[in-house]
This record gives sequence, C-alpha cells and structure tokens, in this order.
Amino acid sequence: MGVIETTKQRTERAAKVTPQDVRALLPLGQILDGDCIEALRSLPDNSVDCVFADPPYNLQLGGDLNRPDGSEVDAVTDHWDQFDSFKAYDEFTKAWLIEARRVLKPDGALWVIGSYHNIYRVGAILQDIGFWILNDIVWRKTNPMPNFKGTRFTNAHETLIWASQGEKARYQFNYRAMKTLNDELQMRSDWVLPICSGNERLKENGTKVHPTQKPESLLYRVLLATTERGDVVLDPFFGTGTTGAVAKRLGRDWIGCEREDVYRDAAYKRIAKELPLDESALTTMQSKRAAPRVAFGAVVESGLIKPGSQIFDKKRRWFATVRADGSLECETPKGKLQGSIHGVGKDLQGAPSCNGWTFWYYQDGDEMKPVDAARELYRLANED
Amino acid sequence: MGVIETTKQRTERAAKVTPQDVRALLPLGQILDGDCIEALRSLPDNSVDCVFADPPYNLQLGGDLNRPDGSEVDAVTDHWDQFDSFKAYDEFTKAWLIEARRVLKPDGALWVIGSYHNIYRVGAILQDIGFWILNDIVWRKTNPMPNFKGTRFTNAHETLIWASQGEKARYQFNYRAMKTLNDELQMRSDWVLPICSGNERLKENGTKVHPTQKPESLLYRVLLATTERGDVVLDPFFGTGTTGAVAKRLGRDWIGCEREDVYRDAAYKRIAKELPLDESALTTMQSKRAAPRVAFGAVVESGLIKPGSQIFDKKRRWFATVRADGSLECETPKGKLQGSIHGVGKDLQGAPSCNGWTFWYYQDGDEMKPVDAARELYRLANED
DNA sequence: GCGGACGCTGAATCGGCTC
DNA sequence: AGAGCCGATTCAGCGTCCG
Repeated sequence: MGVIETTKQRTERAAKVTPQDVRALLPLGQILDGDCIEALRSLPDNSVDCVFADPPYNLQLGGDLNRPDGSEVDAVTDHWDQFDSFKAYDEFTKAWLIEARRVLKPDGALWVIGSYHNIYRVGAILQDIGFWILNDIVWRKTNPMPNFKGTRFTNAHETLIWASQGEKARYQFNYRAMKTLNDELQMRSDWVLPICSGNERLKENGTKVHPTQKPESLLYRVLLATTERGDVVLDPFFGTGTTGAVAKRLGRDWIGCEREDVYRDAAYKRIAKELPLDESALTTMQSKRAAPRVAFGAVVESGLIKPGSQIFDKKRRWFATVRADGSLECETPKGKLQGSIHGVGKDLQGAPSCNGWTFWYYQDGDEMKPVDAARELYRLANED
Repeated sequence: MGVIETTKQRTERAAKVTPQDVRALLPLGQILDGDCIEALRSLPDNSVDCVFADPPYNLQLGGDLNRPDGSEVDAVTDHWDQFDSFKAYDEFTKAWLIEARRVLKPDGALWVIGSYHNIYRVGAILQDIGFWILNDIVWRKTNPMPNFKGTRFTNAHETLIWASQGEKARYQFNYRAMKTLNDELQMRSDWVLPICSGNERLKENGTKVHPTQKPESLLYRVLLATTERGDVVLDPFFGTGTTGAVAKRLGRDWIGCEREDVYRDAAYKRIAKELPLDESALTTMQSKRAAPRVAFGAVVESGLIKPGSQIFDKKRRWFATVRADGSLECETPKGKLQGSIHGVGKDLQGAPSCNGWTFWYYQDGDEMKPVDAARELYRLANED
C-alpha cells in the first residue's frame, strides 16, 4: 500500500536534513489553531520524538469531523447509521495517524489513549498503516464513575497503545527509571492512577473547562518512560494542555494542536504557571546499558583483579586463570578453553550466552565478589 | 453490507422455530471435530445463549528467548497460531465471527479474549459486522511472565470483549450476583486473577498439554455474570475444555469446536471428572432485598472455599451450604435461611448481629478453620 | 514434620554495535 | 547486509529436596 514506508526509507529521507535544521523549523511551545489534520500538515517530516494523542471517543461526531478529502461528514441525523459512523470515524482516524507518522522521527513513538468505543478502530488502523505495537497499557482508575443503572460492569479503565514506527524501528524506553518508580519491580502494563480531580482539575466559574481532562500522573509516566530531556512531544488533541504542562515540568519541548479557543487559552495560562524541575530532579536512574563501557582488560590493567589470579563461578565448579590482556584460560576435561570472560563462561555452561561480569567471582580477602564489583570500583576511580 | 442483519430481522427469523425445537438439534456436551468455521456451520441459527472464544493470537514471534539465567522460554510456536499476514488473520476472524453471530440467539452475548497482538483486529471486525460492545474487561494477571530483556513494560494483562448482538439487543447480566461476588461493590471492568498453574494446569508426562490454558476462575466469572442455569455456551476454540468444565460445574450446557485430537481427548477426560454443583450452591442472589451485606464471594471464586461445600459454626451445631456467588443456604427446623455469612449467622443465633468471618468454619483437610483464615489466604494471594 | 533453599515456568511480537 | 562479539536482563507461584 502506498501509505506504508519502510523504516529504512524513512531513515534515508530523514538523513537529508540535519536534526538542528528540522528543530529550528518547529513551533515549539505553541498550540496550532484549527483543524488537527491541517495543523499536522504544516509540520516537517521526521521532526518530533513522541506523539501523544487523546482523540475524540464519541462515534456520533457531529460537525467535528471532516473526511481526508475535506468534505464534511453529516452524522447528525435521527437515524444515523452505526456503520456509516464507524466508516467516518475510521477515515478521520487514518488521516491524523498518517500525518502523525510522517511528522514522527523514525525512532520516535506514538501513544494513543481511548476507551472501548474507539480504541479497537484506532488500534487496527495504526497497525494497518505500519505502526508496531510495543505494549498496550491499561489505566486502571481508582475512582471511576459507577454504573448507575446496574446494567454492565463498572467501566473502570481506559486503554493506551504505545507503538513504534515499525517492527524493526528503534524506540526509547527508560527501563531503569520505570523500575525505580515502581519500587524496584519491573513496571507492568497496568497502571493504577486516580482520575483528574481536585485542584488539578481546571475550572471556570465552578464548572470544568474540559470534559475529559487527563491526570498529570498519567502523562508523567508516559513521558518519563519513553522520552528524554530535550525531546519534542507533539499532542494533536491538546485540549487544556496536560501534555504541555507535564512536558515543560520534565524538561521536554512540546507542540499542540487545538481548534477550540477556550481550551487553547486555558492551556497557555496553565503552562505559563508550570515550572521546569531543576537539573538534579530530572536526573533519573540509568540502566547499565547507558553506563560507560569498561573492558575487563582495563580492570585487570588497573590491578583490581590481578593477572595470573584465579576467578571462579559462584559455586566454585569452574576456575579460570586471568591473563595479562584480560582474556581467560581454563582447563577442562575436554581441553583448554580460552577467550573473553563472556565467551568462556558461555562455553563452560553450554549456554546460548553469558554475562561474564556476573558469572565470575574473584577473591578479595575473605570475601568472594562478582567481577562486576571490581568494574564498579574501576568506574568510581576513573570518573570524569 | 450483506453480512449484516438487523436485530429485528433476526428476531423474526428466530420466531419461526420454537426454542425446544432448536435445542433438540444441538450437540450438547460434544466437541465438534475439525475446522472451527466448518463446525460452526453445522449448528442451527439462533440457538445458543453465549459464545466464549479464545481464538489464536497471531503472536508473530521472532527468534528464541532466554531468561537471564540462560534457560529457554517455551514460547507459543504451534502451527495453529501462524498466519501469513494481518489480511489472512482478519479474514479468518471475520469468518468465525459471522458464524458465531448466526448461531447466537438474538439476546445472546459474545465473549472474546485476546492480547494486543490480535484484540484490535477482533474488536474492530466484530463492530463492523454489527456486534455491540457492552464492556471491555481487563484480566490483570497477578503473576505474569516478566519482560526478561528489559525492553518494554511487563505484559501483565489480557483483554476480553463482551458484546451483544446489536445496540438495541437485550442481553443477560447478573448484576446482583456480581455485586455479591465483589464484596458488595459493583464489579469493575478490571479483574485480578492468577494465571492457570499448579494442579489446575493439565499436564501429560510433566509437560503442559495446551500452551495457553485459561484459569477456571476467569470462566467462572464470565459464566456467572452473563448466563443463567440451563443456558447453552458455545466455545469455538475449545482447547482443553476450560469453558466446558466450568459450564458443567455451574449447571450450564456446552458445545465445543476443536480440531486437535490431543486437546479434545484431554478435554473429554477433564470434563468427565467435573461434578455439577448442586441446586442450593447454584442459587445466586437475585434481588436486592435478599442481598447479603458482605463479601465472601471472592474467596469462593478463588476456590479457597468451594461452592457447594458446607461450612459450620465452631461447635458444629449449624451447617450451611456455600453457593456460587458467595451467599449461604441453611436448613433449619423453622425453614430455609439464605443470605450472607453474616446474616445467616445472625439469624441462626437469634443475635442482633454476627461477624460471619469468625462465626463460620470450613474443613481444610483434617483441620477446621474459620472462614476468616481463607480470607487471609485470599488477601495474601491477591495483595496489591 | 517443618522451614528454607533451590529449581522450574508462564500467550513474549524481548539488542546493539562493529567489521 | 550478515556475521560476530559484547554483555544486559526476571516475578510470582508452586513443587521438591534437604537439614
């Protein structure tokens, strides 16, 4: 299909323009007025890191809806047809998703939130046009509205879809920050968060400004998990600007689209009051992947683990001699093994792979310690 | 679209045959062999009350996955989960959904379970052909498989869609039984249940018979919520027969479709061992007036205290039968008492009030334990 | 017999860089 | 572009075995 572009093609096209060039063209910190699809069309290709979208849920869309060709959908009839309505909603959804995909960088990610009324339409279409679902997330509301008539289950959750540009596309996931946030357990796909109420809920003369204002805690988790400081977040259905407020607080840049004056005004006021967190607050836990790489040889060279000494696995089943260049030598019944701490560990266990840093131990006085402890010491001693 | 029939048309067509006529034509308690769509075609129109479907998820897994300790994950690589494309999967999905819709009575309901790999396809298609979504339900797993590589959120839930035949169609919802089961709070759209493991998991020579066996507690809640005694439940992807086993226990009739001999054999054996709960256990709370004040249902659902079993006071002066929704029934010289554990305890003693949790005991092996002990166990197993 | 250590496993779209 | 290498990464539940 013509709308689908491979990750490779996108990467090549993106490479023609430098990131600095593109960033300079972006209306950072602005809310684009007018129709969302038209507004998206004004933005350059491959230019934002994250799209967060909270599209309309209602399938009886009234005058809010234009087909991709610009014609207006007449959905307001007494006998409006369910199937016509799905068709119109699908066209609208496909149009904004295609624009979002164009604007998003090849290694950017899309978030969409919805309920059972629309999320199956949205999910199927985003898969159709080439997005690759990474997770779906359930926002479990601590305080949902009850089902007053007792006719169904209390609708106590909404669904978010997180998707990359394609199956092979890269994406940002701050694993360590999420694990830290969740009490040292992996963050799960179900998030328990209260709905937006109290002081956080924007009100004008006692009535809520926007009917579906999302809680900041939800955006906080989304942005902390899948963006970095300085990233650009685009929200095509900006409303009263929850995305912008949280982005500003977390040191991310933002762009919004919103056609209603009332919402835009409220959002600008709200975001102006928001203060970015300072440097130290924004520093999050980094995974080992992001730590500077240290060769085992450097640890040996530094003397933390001595050449000629023996290292061994936790149960002392295997012993190996450390050589001057950081390679290992190990006598086995089947012959002599030699190689890296990883390779020898792998071969000894007959495993598909091995992290030598945690597999091997060395003797330090009375204690045995994983060689990873020596790497830690090395990093501390050689910090910039 | 040709495949769509209005609720009115369906009702008129159904009226030509009496319910007794249709029921006599049904292969109750049988697992139909062969292709699911062909098998469904052999069933008459408008004849079953509920369809529960656990279709292939179309996982599209890449290479092997190893745990951090090097062991290999036993993934779902069965041939029945392989499809060439979204298009092929969609065609398959539409075909079985259309047949399910034809077989289902006009006031029947459909349940489908899936993950993010397939549920958006399924949800959009069932809307397209005229089903009307009543709720989506999130099964939050207490013990999901972790994300070993630290690349995404732990995939800790699956999604169920519950749909009627159309926007105006009637459907069965046992509101009172659900509220009783949930400690006198409305049952929510997120259900916290463990995955199928331990003795419940069917094994042959130490290996699991089916890679994706669902927990009985999940089917228990589905059938208790949306079917009545004597209803016919059809499962087009029967597997090892969880739907049939729970249907039999709850006094519902069932029909299955399954093309794998191994699964059919295991299912027949399993269901043969299952005993239906007796009359009193199956009588659930119907009206508000008879409503028990307390929540004992979740303990019953979890299997810690079995529906149909007897509980008794410390001195074994009184005995009561536990019903499927957590209410009690007790024969006395003065007549039959029914209600919550608290209400029945109170009436038996002629006391102004009674804490049923400490009044009632259940037999656990050789020991008798207060039902509060089972509540403790339940809390421990379901801590948030 | 009991408590703790250890082992196994579950619907999973589960790397990234260099050469 | 594919192969090779480096090395990061897991939670709850249940069963078994050992002291």
